[in-house]
Amino acid sequence: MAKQRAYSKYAQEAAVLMGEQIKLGRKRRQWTEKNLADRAGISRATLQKIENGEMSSTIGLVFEVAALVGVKLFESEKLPLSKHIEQARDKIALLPQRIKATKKVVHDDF
Amino acid sequence: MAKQRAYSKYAQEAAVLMGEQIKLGRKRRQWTEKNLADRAGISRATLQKIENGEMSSTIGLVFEVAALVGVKLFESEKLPLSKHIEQARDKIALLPQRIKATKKVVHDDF
DNA sequence: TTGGAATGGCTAATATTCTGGTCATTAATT
DNA sequence: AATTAATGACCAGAATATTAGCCATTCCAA
Repeated sequence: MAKQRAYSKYAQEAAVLMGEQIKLGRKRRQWTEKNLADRAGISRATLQKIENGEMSSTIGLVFEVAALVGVKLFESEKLPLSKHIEQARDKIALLPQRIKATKKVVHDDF
Repeated sequence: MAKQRAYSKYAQEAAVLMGEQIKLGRKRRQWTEKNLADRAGISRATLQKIENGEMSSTIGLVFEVAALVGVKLFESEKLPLSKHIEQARDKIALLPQRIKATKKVVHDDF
């Protein structure tokens, strides 16, 4: 019995795309499912779910496998991920730390 | 007791970055944690884990929340995700369907 | 300054995933 | 064509995530 949760089309497509990219990366490296699963320290069944774009896999395993086959997360070719994290944190720091149910209309045009 | 799994630095940073982007997107929209959690149909505790970049969250929930706050997955601004999926599948179709332990050296320079 | 809401962190109970195994089918190599 | 490994799919048990609730703390708004 599969989970009865509703996912947006966008989120689902993103998961499918992630799976395809991983499968593509694996095949380019001529790795079998078992081979990649062993490298990632996961079972072959789990890898299959990931490559099939199932929403139930944990993000840690998905990202780990993606990293192993060279899928670029966030397309960050120029900057290292850590720089992106810094930048995101800088932006967050500029915003109020807590959101209170506001009465005033706020113009949020970034 | 936290899970005893080893993750690559790259995968961990990607998860953290994803969490930061979500938190940033949420704050820009002036949504509280509870507000976003309700929209996504998840608990506030889970949302906190996602925003903290914990590797244990399910990719379905992470992508769903990301979509809700407008985080661009795969930076696909030009092409829709579905087009990317097609392209990935086309590339996979060109490769052999199964990988057998090969004797010959293959030049795989894409 | 103060009241109240948002956040951070914890717990036990429940729900779900991950694993390791098996089996059938298919494709690559000889 | 035959052989054999890779893939696809399923299962029960073990491991883990998710939830709902609670409390303490912090910060925004009045």
